[in-house]
Amino acid sequence: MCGRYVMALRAGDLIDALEACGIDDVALAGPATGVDASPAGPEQSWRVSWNVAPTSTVPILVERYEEGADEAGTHAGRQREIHPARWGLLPRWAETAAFSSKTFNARSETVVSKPSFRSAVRRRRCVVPVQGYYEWKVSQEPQTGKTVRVPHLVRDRERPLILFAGLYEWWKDPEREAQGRDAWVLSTTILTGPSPDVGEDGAGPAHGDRPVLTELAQLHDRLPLAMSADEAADWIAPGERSREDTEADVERLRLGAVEVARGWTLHEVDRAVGNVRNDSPELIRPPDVMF
DNA sequence: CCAGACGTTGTT
DNA sequence: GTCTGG
DNA sequence: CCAGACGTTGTT
DNA sequence: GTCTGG
Repeated sequence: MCGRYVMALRAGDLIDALEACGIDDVALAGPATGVDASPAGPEQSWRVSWNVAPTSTVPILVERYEEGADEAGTHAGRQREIHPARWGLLPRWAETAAFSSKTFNARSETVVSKPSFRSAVRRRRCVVPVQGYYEWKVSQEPQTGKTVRVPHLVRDRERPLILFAGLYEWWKDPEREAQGRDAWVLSTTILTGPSPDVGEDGAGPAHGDRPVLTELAQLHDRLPLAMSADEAADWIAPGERSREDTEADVERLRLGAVEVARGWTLHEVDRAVGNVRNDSPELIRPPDVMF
């Protein structure tokens, strides 16, 4: 799954990194119109961070068509934009922003039917770009039987970013509305799936898998769903999909995510990452003392 | 019918 | 908004 | 996701 | 044990 990650790039560098990953034509959010990308709150942006936690503001990549553009065939009116969004999806009917602490991940197996996600998954898909994500490996101390959680960083071996499959939603904050402020909040979530099946003891490649899939499976039983640039372009293409098409899209996503994960690498990091108040480049390095 | 939840992960 | 539980 | 709090009254 | 804050 994914409940903590790294996004220490400012807008300009993020756009460059996306381009290096094969995602072109990205702009910062401009004045927006229309149902699916309405009032872009210009006030808030994301904070550079090596320790991004749920409910904080993160950059997401969305795509929409300019008003009046030809939606069939041509890319003329296509707008790919980076918007700041609250991490944790807020359905239209959420009563408070606190709801988002429960929806920072969406299970791909049920996302099409769950009330919180089913609307967004059919027509509000996005990319959540990360430089790497943290996962706490749970194990038992053989002596005491105590449970220990050791944080690891997962990143791509070749590319500067991992492109997570996400959803977004606009939510009108009653509190802000009462204060007469801009009340629209953009929110987002990251899809998850089962970790790759690499066999019982995880010792060897069960069916030709490279070791990293085995490592990932041992790290955790869930995997955040990542995409290649091509898959990402398809995923965020605007327009409403039928429920059946959506099911197929998500299934395809789950299969592709395992292939993308073959390109990852992971290593242990310092326990300091557990406390969200710690935020520095040191967090992504292996621990100082490793024996 | 109304009331209440709407989520994920991990742990037991 | 819409489904589930009672 | 993990870490840390988990409470009230009254005073400054 | 469970919720809140970050």
